[in-house]
Amino acid sequence: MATDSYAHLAYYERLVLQIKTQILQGILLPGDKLPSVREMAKQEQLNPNTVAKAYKQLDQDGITYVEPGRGTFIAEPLTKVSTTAIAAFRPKFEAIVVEAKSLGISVDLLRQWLSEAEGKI
Amino acid sequence: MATDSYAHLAYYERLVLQIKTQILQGILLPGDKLPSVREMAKQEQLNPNTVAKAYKQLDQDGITYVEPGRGTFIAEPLTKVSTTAIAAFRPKFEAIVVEAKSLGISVDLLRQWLSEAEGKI
DNA sequence: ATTAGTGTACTATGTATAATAGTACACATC
DNA sequence: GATGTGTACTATTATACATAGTACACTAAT
Repeated sequence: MATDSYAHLAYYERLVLQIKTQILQGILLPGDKLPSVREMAKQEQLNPNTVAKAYKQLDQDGITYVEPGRGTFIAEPLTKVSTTAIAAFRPKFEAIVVEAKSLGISVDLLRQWLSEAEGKI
Repeated sequence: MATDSYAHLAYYERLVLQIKTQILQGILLPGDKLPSVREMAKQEQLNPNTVAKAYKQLDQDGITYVEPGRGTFIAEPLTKVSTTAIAAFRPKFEAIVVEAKSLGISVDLLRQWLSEAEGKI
């Protein structure tokens, strides 16, 4: 796996995050083919079932699409945002902010991180 | 438990977050005594062991302190921020940003949420 | 001294999830 | 037909969560 900064995540979640990041960074483009489940398993030193779980979630999230017998490909970016997805996501974000503040991290520093992240993705 | 917006968290983690939030909001002040493990368990409809786990984490995080035989009390706010804590926290924050962008949520909206959260805590 | 109320530690059980291993199948391509 | 796809199973191991119950050292009040 790429980094060990995400030890708090399960293997399949790290892989999902890694692929989502590469899409946002333009490394992976719509139509690009992902390595097969078995190939990715070799690359990332994971069990094929673990990779399959990651691919399944990417497919369910609309990040990728599957052409049966051919492989998994990067989908076009989402155009309209799901309001229910936003509503479900916001509490997660607010919880992170509370965690940060409890650690003594200022909101201004979070704003700075946000801008820096914006440059990367 | 207060809200069900945090279904993604374990019971003990929700309780930790709830107490941290109340501290940030000034509802709980340094020196205030938390309900006993058994009392809190009744209030929140939890097993005393689950509450004890939450109290243990709060103590380890320096959020509270224990006076043996007397109870658990809110500690003074952290003055100096642990650099290691920041280093460990940042990947979490960046992962959340990636998740948001993948859902189609703009960084500007995250900035807005940040400012709104700043008003609450 | 006794009693009651603290946090804490321990064992145990049931449930759920994560990650592994192995097998099998329908599909598309060559 | 052979190969490479994703997918669906079963099974095992390990870990985490939440529960239940018991016990102990400590403090405070009676």
